[in-house]
Amino acid sequence: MQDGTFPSPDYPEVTAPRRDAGRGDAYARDCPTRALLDRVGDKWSVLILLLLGEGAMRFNGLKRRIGGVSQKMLSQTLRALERDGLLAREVLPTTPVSVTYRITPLGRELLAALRLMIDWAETRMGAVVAAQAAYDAACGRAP
Amino acid sequence: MQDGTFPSPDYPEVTAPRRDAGRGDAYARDCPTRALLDRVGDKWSVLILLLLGEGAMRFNGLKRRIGGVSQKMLSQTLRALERDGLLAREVLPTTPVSVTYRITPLGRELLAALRLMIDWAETRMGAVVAAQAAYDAACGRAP
DNA sequence: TCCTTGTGGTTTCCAATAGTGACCTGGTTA
DNA sequence: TAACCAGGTCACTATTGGAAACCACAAGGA
Repeated sequence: MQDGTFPSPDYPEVTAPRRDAGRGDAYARDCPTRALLDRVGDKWSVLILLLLGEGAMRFNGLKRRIGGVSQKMLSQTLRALERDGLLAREVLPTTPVSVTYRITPLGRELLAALRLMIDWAETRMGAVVAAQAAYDAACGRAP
Repeated sequence: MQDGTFPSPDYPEVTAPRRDAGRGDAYARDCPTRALLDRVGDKWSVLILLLLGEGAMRFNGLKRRIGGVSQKMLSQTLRALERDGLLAREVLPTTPVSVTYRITPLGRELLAALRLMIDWAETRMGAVVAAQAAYDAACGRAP
């Protein structure tokens, strides 16, 4: 990595093991928020969690419901979410084989925490789009 | 939308323009949650919003506080957030030039919505890491 | 006058990864 | 024979992100 490329080291660099500040709004690499966003900030994870929040589903059912996901990304994301303990994979030894995915209590917790963000997105993304348009009109192209 | 299981494959494809189901948990490409995650799900946006939630800061101040961010990513992310109307850039014609970044009311709204997710991450990422370890121990390598 | 430091970035180059489509297995049902 | 299920593999492209160079300006020192 980059070792000591900071000219003024008299600052409390947040890369240090840990600051003592209470529950510490950690802005550094060891921040759990960073870890969560690395897992969940991809294109499909939240969508899958949201869908499984409604009820258990099978692989091709998910594939049909989610527009534009490839098999590779779906199976990859499902495996990652299963590894994280956010959803459970149940293999039923039926006729060929039935695989059911259902959300776990931990996943449901996360989904509840995400719901506020999702609600904000659904009500306020219009304001964001308006801000983008205003920005583009002001300094984006017009003088 | 609480019909539980989906046995029949004759389900409405969500890639279609729009479903009429109320506020519609949209799983498709036009979902505002997708748009929000595309903006905010990157490595630095949430961290910057979180930091600016404490108070206005300057470019190099942010750079020092956030461990491991490059100038390119910082300026790029700041510009994107400014374009989204989530933070404001103020240029003060002082000695060389002072640029201050501060969060906007819209950004503060989003930050409040994200806080629940951040809190979840800080309290429950341990459970996720434990689940990962259990998964790796079970089927990851051991037979 | 030149040299260095510092601020607030932009740009170029490059490696790593995320993501896609197409095609493959292998079994079952009709 | 064809289609469905549950994926896996390959080849390819697009995006992300880092390092470092560059730019314009100003202050301070020799």
